[in-house]
Amino acid sequence: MKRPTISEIAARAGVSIGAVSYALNGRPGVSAETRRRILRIADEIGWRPSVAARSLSGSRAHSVGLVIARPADTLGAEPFFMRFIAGLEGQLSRQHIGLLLQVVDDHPAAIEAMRRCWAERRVDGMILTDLWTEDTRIPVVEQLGIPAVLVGGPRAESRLPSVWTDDTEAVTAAVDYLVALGHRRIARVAGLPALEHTQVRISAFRAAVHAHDLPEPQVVETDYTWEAGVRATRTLLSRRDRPTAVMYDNDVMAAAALNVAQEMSLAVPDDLSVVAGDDSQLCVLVRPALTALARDIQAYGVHTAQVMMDVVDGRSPSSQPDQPTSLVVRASTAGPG
Amino acid sequence: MKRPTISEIAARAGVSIGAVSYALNGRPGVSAETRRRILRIADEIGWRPSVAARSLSGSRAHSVGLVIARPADTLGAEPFFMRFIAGLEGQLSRQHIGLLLQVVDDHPAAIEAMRRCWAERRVDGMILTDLWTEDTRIPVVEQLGIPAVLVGGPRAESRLPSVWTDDTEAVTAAVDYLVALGHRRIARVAGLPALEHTQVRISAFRAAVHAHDLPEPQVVETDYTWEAGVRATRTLLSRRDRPTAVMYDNDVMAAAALNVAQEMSLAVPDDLSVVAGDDSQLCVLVRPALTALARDIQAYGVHTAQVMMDVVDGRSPSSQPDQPTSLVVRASTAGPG
DNA sequence: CTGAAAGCGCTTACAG
DNA sequence: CTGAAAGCGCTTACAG
Repeated sequence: MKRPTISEIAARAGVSIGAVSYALNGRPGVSAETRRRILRIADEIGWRPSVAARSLSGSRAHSVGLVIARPADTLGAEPFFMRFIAGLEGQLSRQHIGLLLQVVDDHPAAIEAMRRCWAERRVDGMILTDLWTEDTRIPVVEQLGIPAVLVGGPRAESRLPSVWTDDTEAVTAAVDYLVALGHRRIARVAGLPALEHTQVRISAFRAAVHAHDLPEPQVVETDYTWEAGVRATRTLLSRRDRPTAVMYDNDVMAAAALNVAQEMSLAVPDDLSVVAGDDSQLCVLVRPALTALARDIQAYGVHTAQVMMDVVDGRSPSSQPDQPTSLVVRASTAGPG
Repeated sequence: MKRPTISEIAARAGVSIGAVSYALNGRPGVSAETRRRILRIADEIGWRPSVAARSLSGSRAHSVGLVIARPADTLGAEPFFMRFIAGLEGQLSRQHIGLLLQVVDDHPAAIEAMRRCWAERRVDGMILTDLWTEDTRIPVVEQLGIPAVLVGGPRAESRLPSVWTDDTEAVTAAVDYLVALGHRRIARVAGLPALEHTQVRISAFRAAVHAHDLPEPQVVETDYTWEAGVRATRTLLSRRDRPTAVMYDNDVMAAAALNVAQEMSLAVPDDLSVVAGDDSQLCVLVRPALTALARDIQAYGVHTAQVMMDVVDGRSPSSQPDQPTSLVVRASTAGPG
């Protein structure tokens, strides 16, 4: 199947290829009549400009990159990425920007992937997710001059624009809600300590607890897995002054908590209130259904795409918060027995 | 940040750009000494060939496309895609092939996306997933001459190579297992009727049941959602001759069945055995843990990437089965009370 | 308003 | 073994 080129249109329309280019790009220099004719022919033969040719002359790749740095086996359990990608890609494709996706194991591999991708001119910019408190990718991106958007942040050490969720507000609201129910011993099962948002949420959690004049709370750091959730919950619930409410940094660990509570003959929510850090199908599918912090992840992807396009187009967008997170109250929370 | 080009290498090495190209591509025409020098310089300045330039002269895009046609909100719940993509992309990147990902709502949109992508020469081939019994994408891909791999299949009406899972074998093994436990009334809660594999699995299920001289089984078609699982299970369990075992086409519906059984005061597995059609974290996280059909989805992605590369390189691979599915027995199945 | 031409960064026959 | 040149399909100043 021969894919048509601009010369074929030029030949059919009886004009130069320059004229065709002007017509197709909506630039002045062709009469309205000629332009119409050219557009009609292009449409008829199903012509689309070769991105390679456009990239070469226009020095724009018309694609952006997303390098996900996670062990592949943990990716499936995490509904975040597919939703985020759905929003991101949907918005990018509206501007005819492609999304080049890469999946690697860790940050060194991510750096290598970005470096290569950029050197090959495959992308006009990169999107960085899962930011670490100390993130080796950021200085590399800055040094290479790669236009980029940080998903999470903003960060003191970098001027890269970011799109972030206000975790402080979300965690504070959740603590306030639990305190209003009457809880005084609230613990937190946090996510990966290396992740920036884990630390932000822990700080917010501690601050919120202190603001209510409650004693220093227990905080356990984990790797988000079911097993970690089980272990952390067992530890917390075995203490003499066991918490009456626990906030988990994701949905899987909160679900694990339900099983542990059952094992230990603690009723949820009467003996133990459980709050999940992500809302997902899992939250409504376990019993009792989990109270959770919910946000529109697809919209987060759309928002990120918009900022990415602003960056690529040189509009130097500022860092901006995404929509606020809301607390969805279900059956796993109540006042302490 | 100026990205270096081949001319810079040529200048530094004091040779023509042609010589540089030959050296870098491992073709004859340069002395070993010169080649080494050129390679060293390229490496030092971090040079990588511009894909745009390579595409334009070599008529290869060095990328393949995956257009996922699903409503975005159902994507997150489905661990399949991220795992499949992780395997697919990992293997492609080993050959320096990019993965262009698109997410659309339905087949007309998928066709439009593929048509555009191909006309713009963004990709050398496309990967088609979630095949329908009547799939409008396939004739379009064939007519446009797009190199493609079908994930699922193979199909009588198309000569496109496919990589598929032997669902017949998997479903038959599961039925045999349930029959061996002593079940005689086995029902099936199937997935989306439009999907080819739904029909393949239903046929295999009926055939396996008949092979054991059991009465015609109940089969309910669904859309894979929790709600559909609840409804189907209620319907099946309300019958006078209710089944003692039900096979579900995914994990979410099987989990839903556990809740319905509890509502109806039926014990799992004593009164009802439940088999999940996909293995996932969810299966081990509900109580009782679900017996499930399991396969290595990441490996499926790797396999698909290999076939895709064979297609792109003109090696005309044949359709080939992926690894067999295995039955992972957990706590949700037992002999009928 | 239109055409001819250079150039983007490569690859690849074709002379030497 | 090496160099000069054409060409891939576009965009974009630059003349007319």
